[in-house]
Amino acid sequence: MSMKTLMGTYNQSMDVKGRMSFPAKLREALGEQFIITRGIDGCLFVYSQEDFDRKNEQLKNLPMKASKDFQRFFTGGATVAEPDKQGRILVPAALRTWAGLEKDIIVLGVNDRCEIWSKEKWEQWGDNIDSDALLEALEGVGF
Amino acid sequence: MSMKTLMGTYNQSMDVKGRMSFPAKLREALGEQFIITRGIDGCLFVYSQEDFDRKNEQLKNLPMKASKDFQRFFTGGATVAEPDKQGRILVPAALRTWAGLEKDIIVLGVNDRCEIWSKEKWEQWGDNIDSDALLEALEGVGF
DNA sequence: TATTTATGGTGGTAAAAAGTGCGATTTGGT
DNA sequence: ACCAAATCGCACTTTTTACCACCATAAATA
Repeated sequence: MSMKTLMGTYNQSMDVKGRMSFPAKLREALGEQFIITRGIDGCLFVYSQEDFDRKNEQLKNLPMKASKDFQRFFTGGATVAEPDKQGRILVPAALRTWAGLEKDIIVLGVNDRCEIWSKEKWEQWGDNIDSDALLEALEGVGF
Repeated sequence: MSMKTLMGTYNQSMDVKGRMSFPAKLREALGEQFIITRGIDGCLFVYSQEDFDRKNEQLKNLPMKASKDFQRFFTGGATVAEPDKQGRILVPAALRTWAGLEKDIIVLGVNDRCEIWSKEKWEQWGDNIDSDALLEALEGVGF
């Protein structure tokens, strides 16, 4: 049913053709192929085929008014990624541009998805996050 | 259900490949494998697999808007640590950098978790702490 | 129309870097 | 001094990086 928890932070780099080697540990958990699409805060989201289908199923059943924009964003931006023999995936030009991906890339495992960030944006995110806010979030889950 | 109380302070050292031997007493209490992730005040937290799963399960079921930042921090920083035959664990580069771990390392047992500190940060923390302030923080939470 | 020329994508190889395993030596506590 | 734990150095494997040659398509040019 559910999958092994995706986790961890990985530094990767993208070649001039827009390919990057996707972290081996995450590849292992995601399977032969997976889905890349636009994510929140300017990163890309990566789902296993099954989880992507599940998300879409949920969206499909929401009222059009509430969900149309997000569906365009999320489902409309999606592509299938298939690692080659060396574990590399091609990130389509459109997504690369959208997420501002250049050379230095950060990949995160975040529960049921991965996130692909340009290193620059990721570090910016790190700067903007403050630990008090995080601690507050902790309170809510009985940390 | 619950686990033996983790406690104590240990001095360890990290080799050039980012491995450190994890204190035997703590290993014993945590089990075959455990989870390391980002913690508060610039140290790393170490949880048993079970405790981590429990926290993560809670996070997974929160709305994305509320939980995304914390999940990036907590789950995105996490890695499975599996002591080798000599009781060493590998701390991934990203976490090493984040926590400023170099050669001299301090490991603490703190109730249901351990903490991994760079010796430098740990000593700094010790300098800045005074016992009156500690008591004040506890006022109002019934200690 | 036929021929270039970019551009995006595919495949492979070699070398660097990261991670793993093992054995020997040192340290520290009892 | 003894024993377990921790440290260190070395060899090995896997993963990642940096190149480079090649293919297909589409736009650009003659």
